[in-house]
Amino acid sequence: MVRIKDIAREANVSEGTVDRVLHNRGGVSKHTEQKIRKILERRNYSINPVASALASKNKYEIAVLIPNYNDTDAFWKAPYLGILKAAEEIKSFGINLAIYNFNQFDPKSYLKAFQKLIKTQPSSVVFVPMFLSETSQIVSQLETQNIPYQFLNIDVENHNNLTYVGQDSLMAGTIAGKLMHLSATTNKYLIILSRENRTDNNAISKRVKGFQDYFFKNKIEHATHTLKVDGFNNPLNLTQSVNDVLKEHNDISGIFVPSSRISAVANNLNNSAKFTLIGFDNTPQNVACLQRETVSFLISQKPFEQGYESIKIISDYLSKSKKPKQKIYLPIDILIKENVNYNDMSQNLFEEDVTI
Amino acid sequence: MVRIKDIAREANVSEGTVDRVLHNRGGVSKHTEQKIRKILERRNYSINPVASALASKNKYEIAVLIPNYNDTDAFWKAPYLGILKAAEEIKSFGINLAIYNFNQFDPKSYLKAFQKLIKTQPSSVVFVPMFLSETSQIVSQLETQNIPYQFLNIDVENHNNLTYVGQDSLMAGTIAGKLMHLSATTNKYLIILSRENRTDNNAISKRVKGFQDYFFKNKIEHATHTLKVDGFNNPLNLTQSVNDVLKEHNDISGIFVPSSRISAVANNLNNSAKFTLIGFDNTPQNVACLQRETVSFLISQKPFEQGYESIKIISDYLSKSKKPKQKIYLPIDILIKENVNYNDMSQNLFEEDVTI
DNA sequence: TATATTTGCGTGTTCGCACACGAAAATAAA
DNA sequence: TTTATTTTCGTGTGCGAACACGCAAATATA
Repeated sequence: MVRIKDIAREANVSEGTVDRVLHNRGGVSKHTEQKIRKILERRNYSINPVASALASKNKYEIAVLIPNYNDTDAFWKAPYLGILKAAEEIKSFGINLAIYNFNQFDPKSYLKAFQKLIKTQPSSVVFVPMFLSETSQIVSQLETQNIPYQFLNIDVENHNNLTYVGQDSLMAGTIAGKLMHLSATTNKYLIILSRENRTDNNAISKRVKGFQDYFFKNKIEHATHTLKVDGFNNPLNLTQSVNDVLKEHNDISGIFVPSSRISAVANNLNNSAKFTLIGFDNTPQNVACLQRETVSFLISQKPFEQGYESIKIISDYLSKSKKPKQKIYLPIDILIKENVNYNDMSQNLFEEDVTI
Repeated sequence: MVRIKDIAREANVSEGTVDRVLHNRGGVSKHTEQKIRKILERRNYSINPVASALASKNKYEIAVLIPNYNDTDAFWKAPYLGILKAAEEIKSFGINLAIYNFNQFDPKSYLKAFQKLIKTQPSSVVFVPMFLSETSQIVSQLETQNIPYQFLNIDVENHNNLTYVGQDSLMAGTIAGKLMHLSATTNKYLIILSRENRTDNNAISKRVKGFQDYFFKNKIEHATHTLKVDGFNNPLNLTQSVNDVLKEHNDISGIFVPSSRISAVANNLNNSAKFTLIGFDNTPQNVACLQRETVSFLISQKPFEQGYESIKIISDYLSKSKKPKQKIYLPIDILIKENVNYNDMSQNLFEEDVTI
């Protein structure tokens, strides 16, 4: 590998001069700069990132704002783990990471966590823009302070975010529609929403729109009934309302839950074998349903990779000035009983830390 | 971050002594070793990989043996790109990589490329064990020379390979069966094999077995007709034999091609709309068929990631002594028209190298 | 022409770790 | 007790790049 020293020798200048050219520090005559640039090109020099990282005095702080998770609603654990993995990898490159949590149902906690975050004056912020108006507030604070920011998992249009890392929710919904059409025995479907996240989390509404789109665009007759429940954490309530609807509309053969909580429906259905259930995300509960075949398909959005990639991207942006694409759409995974066990790459590839 | 220097100071020893403990170099009294180990533990020390890589004199050579690719049979391009990406990442960690190619239909070229490879005495070999008996020869050479080796994409049992990185072909076939059953209108299917890769590449036969398994295990009646063609590169021949069979067995509604060449079938079918076609791998040609809906499903095996992960794994093994799992099964992707464009992460996440 | 200022560039130190060399201390052999 | 040997450990150098310091040459000002 070519080193600065080699370039310097060939150009008959000192290492310092080459360094000045490499970093556009100025203070080099046009003549020598040209000479050095030519040699850099010809020898195909690139900075050794390892040595560069060690020597660099630049330190960056990335702040992450993400909903917390618990046992009943485990979705946010996977992105969290991906973030941690990336943090580990970039730590020795002088990039540190701080994670701030909020309650995904409480806009106040979202703002509060952000206020705590912004006090640390991070170099960049990666966050899940869960609530619309609060997000506007946050964004304007970030922009006045000139802090680059990135949206994770949820996309909000008309902001100057560096990137969005997540799924194309519209298309994910369309795929749910296609699978439903393929699998269900009638063309009458039930869509179950929670009042809680209906207004703000527009990934959910995009999924529903995509679902309907599939039928419209392919000119397939269908009918949907939409049920709004008070939340998925009250089994009695849920059981009652869902089964009531199903009794009333007894030609419904498919149930679509455009959030990550389909397991709550599957586990409280009177006669689940009669229905095709399609939902989102490979949470442990959902995967269990897939395996016992009460759910037919899960659409998954590579949550682990979302976390991991978002951090790697912002890290490359900060330390190597690599400009990412504006939208980074991750794969739309179709999960069934047979492939779900192979899908999660967040598990270690290595044996328990054995030193050989 | 805690440094060796910090540990040394706390233990009242020199940095050299801490270093000896960290690398089990010996020459440290039991007493001081214990003392140092305790402090390392308590301070949660871990080696700074960046500084370590820079200082280390250890250089490793990884040799890769992989089929070449061309425009009509592009499957091996994706693993190749994954390998290149990984090579780039580990280069500055003192790990170099050499790629050797062979013709996937010519065992002689396989052996010949290996003989050239082994002369360079690499630290480790990653290869695609395409032919059975030749693979045995290769393996015994590697084992007598004590060179750790890894299988990529194709798994061969009863060898002491460090890992296999690829797909669970049996399960992938089962999934093809399930999708076929879901999608095709009758339970009569055609399976098309090529004589060329029939004997040696056992991924293909495992896929076929998995396909049949789905119906047996779920007690679903079905019948398959198997057609062996002379290769997929002769369109006239292929068209003739396939359409002949379909005319003769006019209740066939699904065609399963357990190799990466389903596009050759799809593009030469008289009445493709009548059939559900299921094949493997997201080659450009196959993806085109998916998009024009002549193929219904592709099972994909994350070829890019196979290449990438295999190199990262062997790199961690060599430079950090991390022992990988014996089988690393990558996700079994179900691709349809709607999600195929989102599936390939080998494309850059960044804009054309813009320096901002 | 003499002095001040700017431009262009070389030198030296530092980052955290790996590893070689050799000195002091401990132990064994004489 | 003296000498030889082994054990234990400290010191110093280098990996490649980043960056501060400051000297010399070139140019500007008096």
